[in-house]
Amino acid sequence: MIEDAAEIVCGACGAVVDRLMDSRPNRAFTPEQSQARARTGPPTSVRFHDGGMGTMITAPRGDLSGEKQRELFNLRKWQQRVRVSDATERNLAIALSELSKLAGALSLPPNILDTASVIYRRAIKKRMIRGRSIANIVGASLYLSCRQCGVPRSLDEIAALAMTTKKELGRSFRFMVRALDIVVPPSRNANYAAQFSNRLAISGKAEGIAIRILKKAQQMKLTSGRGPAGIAAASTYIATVLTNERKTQREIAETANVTEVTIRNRYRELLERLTLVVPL
DNA sequence: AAGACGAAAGTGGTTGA
DNA sequence: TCAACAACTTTCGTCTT
Repeated sequence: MIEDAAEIVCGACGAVVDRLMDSRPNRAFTPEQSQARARTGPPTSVRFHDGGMGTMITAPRGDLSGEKQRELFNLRKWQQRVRVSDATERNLAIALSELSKLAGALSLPPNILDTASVIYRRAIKKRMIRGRSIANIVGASLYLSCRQCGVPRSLDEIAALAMTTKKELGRSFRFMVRALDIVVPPSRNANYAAQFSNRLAISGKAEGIAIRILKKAQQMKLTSGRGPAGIAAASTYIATVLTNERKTQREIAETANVTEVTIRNRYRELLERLTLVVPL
């Protein structure tokens, strides 16, 4: 674990594990406490290029001596230079705000956003942005973050909102994995199954069965090399059949963003290799 | 008539010489 | 740079409910 400002970051994968600083406002019950506990501004965060420190030195007003005024003027000038005039800083500021827009649009929780922010910072530090567009690096950071945290989001979904293509996003993603040598866990397809079950409004029982099927499939090495969505969709389909909550292949195919044929192929493989002991 | 099934050809991307 | 390759899609005809 490495402590990075206000977040605890996993050194191996870059995931933001926890925050050191409390994000709740300090409570104060008496005037004395309010003096002692006062804190100006929100806690710091990797999400902002300056750590969330909004400090600005304002323009000097007229009631100061000439000397003081000049001094303040210089301070202000330097702070602005340090703050955003540096090209890298400006890039970071723009990118991080893009990142949080994206994460919002995909309704991803804050820890995903934080992890992605950390990844993005590492990318910048390694000067990896040459040629590549901000949209791609931002998207790839977010995708990486999702993978690490086991949140099922596809390249397609992110590419659509990040104003880029699946192809380019995928390329940036692979590039970043290599350059930052991040360990990316394989997609947890159980999470996909859970997501599909939610979207299809399927019972918890069926969802459980789907996940059990997936586990079995994984043990039997039926999952390697296959798209996680397809297998999860097939398992979900089997589960709905077993529990008499049958959904059409078309319905499942649509929510899973794969075709019926792919579902059928996975489904067939699963039936062939899995002796389904059906505990109803 | 709608859904399930599967064969065959096509697509876009990776890999390795 | 090119060909082989794997995963997946598209399309379409046939069977099942």
